[in-house]
Amino acid sequence: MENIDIKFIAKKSECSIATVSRVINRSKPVSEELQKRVIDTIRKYNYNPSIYAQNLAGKKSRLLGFIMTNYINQYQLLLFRYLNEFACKMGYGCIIRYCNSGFEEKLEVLRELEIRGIEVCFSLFLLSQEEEAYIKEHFRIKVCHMQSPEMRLNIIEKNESSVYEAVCYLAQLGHKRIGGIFCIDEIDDSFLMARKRGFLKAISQINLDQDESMIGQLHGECEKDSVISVIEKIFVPQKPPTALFCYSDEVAIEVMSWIMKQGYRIPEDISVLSFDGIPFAGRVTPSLSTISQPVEYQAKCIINGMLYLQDGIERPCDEKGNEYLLQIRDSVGLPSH
Amino acid sequence: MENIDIKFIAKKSECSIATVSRVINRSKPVSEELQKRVIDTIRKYNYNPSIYAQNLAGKKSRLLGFIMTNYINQYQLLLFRYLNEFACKMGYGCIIRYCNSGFEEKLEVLRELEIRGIEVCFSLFLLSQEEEAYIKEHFRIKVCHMQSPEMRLNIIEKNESSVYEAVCYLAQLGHKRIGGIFCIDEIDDSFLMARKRGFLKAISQINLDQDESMIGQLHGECEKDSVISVIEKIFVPQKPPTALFCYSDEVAIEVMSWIMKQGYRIPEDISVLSFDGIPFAGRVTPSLSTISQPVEYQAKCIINGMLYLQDGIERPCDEKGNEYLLQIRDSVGLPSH
DNA sequence: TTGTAAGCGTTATCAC
DNA sequence: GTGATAACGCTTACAA
Repeated sequence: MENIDIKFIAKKSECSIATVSRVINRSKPVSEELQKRVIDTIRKYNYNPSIYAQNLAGKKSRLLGFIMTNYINQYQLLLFRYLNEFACKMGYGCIIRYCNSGFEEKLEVLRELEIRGIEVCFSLFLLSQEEEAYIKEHFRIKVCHMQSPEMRLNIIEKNESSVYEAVCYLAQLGHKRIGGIFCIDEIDDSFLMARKRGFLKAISQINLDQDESMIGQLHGECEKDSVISVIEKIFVPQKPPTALFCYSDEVAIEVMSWIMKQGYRIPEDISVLSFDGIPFAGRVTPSLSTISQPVEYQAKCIINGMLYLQDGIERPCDEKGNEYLLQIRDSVGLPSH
Repeated sequence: MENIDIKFIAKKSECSIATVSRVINRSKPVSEELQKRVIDTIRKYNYNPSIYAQNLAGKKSRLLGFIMTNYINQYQLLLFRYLNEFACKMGYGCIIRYCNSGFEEKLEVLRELEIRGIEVCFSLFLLSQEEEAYIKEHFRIKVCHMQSPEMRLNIIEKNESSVYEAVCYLAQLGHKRIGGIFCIDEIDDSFLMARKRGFLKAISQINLDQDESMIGQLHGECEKDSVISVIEKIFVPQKPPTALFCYSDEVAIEVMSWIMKQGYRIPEDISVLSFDGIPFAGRVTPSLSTISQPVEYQAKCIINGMLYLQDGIERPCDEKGNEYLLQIRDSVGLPSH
């Protein structure tokens, strides 16, 4: 069987390959009649231009890169699922690489993506200004992340305010001793920091117990052991908190497990509230209250942002979708005293 | 700055581009001295051959396709993570599409993958013989799945025997009334069926209560509502089972939630055992006992199988890694009566 | 062992 | 509006 390429289509349509190319790309006007003829043959023979040839001839790659953290996190997995979905919708394919937090390793991954002909890549790791500058200097590939301005996610502000409001909500229920578990990364102003800021702001504003020992800090990886050692410090038997905010659902589930093993009841003895809104949060016992992120919306913004980096065309998202919802479930109740 | 392509490297190495190509691909012997010279210049200028040009010139695509089910399932997510990792290691990129179970939709996805120049694709959906035949007839792209012989996963047999053994274990603990929740797909002999077969075999062999009403069946999607309606039928208050096997961790977690809401205690009133070994199983309360699948091993086999389909080279996996481990945790205990 | 040159399937720049 | 044709960066006969 003959190969169905642009030459074949041209022959069948009785025109030149240049014309076929023009029809495909709408790059130059073609008479209506001829255009119809070409489209019909393309349909008839189910022709698809070779993306490799297109690329060689100077077109962009239609491939987006993604750097995911090696630590398997529900929220990320979900986010990527949507990212992939939107990318497909826009006619793009996604190439993922998993990677540890070291900068060297990220550079290695970037190099691999660049080899694949990828022009724009999204990193789930935030990047410091120096890192971004280094990449800009040494790579052709453009890198962006959650906090890149092109994404228009307002993520820092949204994180801070939603946590602030959630803690206020707990206070309204009557909680006075509210603990918090946070995660710190090396970036100066990250959305993870913002969660803590929102928490602290609420604590200090509403005149709650400001007990330093009720605030725990994780660093990067959230191994079971480190989670437990943090939570142990918060739960001093003399005066445990009556409510606990946790920066992520995943960690919160771990924490709830520990709390219940110690014999405390949730929410009778202690309420737990966390952040992310992963599907599992609603399935564990007791079901976990959480601030759910607009994952789908975020994915859309990210893809639009990446495409902007790719072709310079702005595709604004409706800001209305960017809502962080406080979902109160069984893990939150009134304080018992 | 000059473009660093094969011509550039050839010039700097003082040889022809053919030689450079031969060094890159080890396709024909090149004298040691010249080879070294070429490799050095490649290193020096950090040259990477354009995969697009390579492809156009007849090489395979170095891209693998993956069809994932639209239903977000932990095990799948984990599996894909490893698939991606191994694919990368072998120098391949992965393109994923999510898809519903309809055949038409799968065909659509296959077409998209084919357009991207992908030659081999793995489907998380099983395919009936007719479907496979249809695809073979109408597509260039090769499709495989969990039960394809190239994968050498023995998955049906392994599923059956591991469930059989797990149920035997429950019986040894003294459980006489063991319920089961299964999932049925349209494929005649699927590994999901095998789980049920293993269960039934154990039940009938060890002379346990053979109460039909203690066996529930899900169909395809595992929405919360359908899970609950199945579990409700199993738990008739008169004589509930003392142990329950569930075909997947994800559903088991949902089921445990329901059971505890009804006021039963796990494992005192009822033991729960399931299948998959997702990370969350160990994190919920009570921690879920499960038959953990060798995900990493499976991913390796799958990639090797796909590469075999791609280039005909066999890359056998050590069969030893193919172990299904019964992990007993807090959700399983002795029957109380 | 090495070099020359003909493809691979497009796009884009010219002419007409 | 349309058709030649060079160019994209590589692989691979074929020739030397």
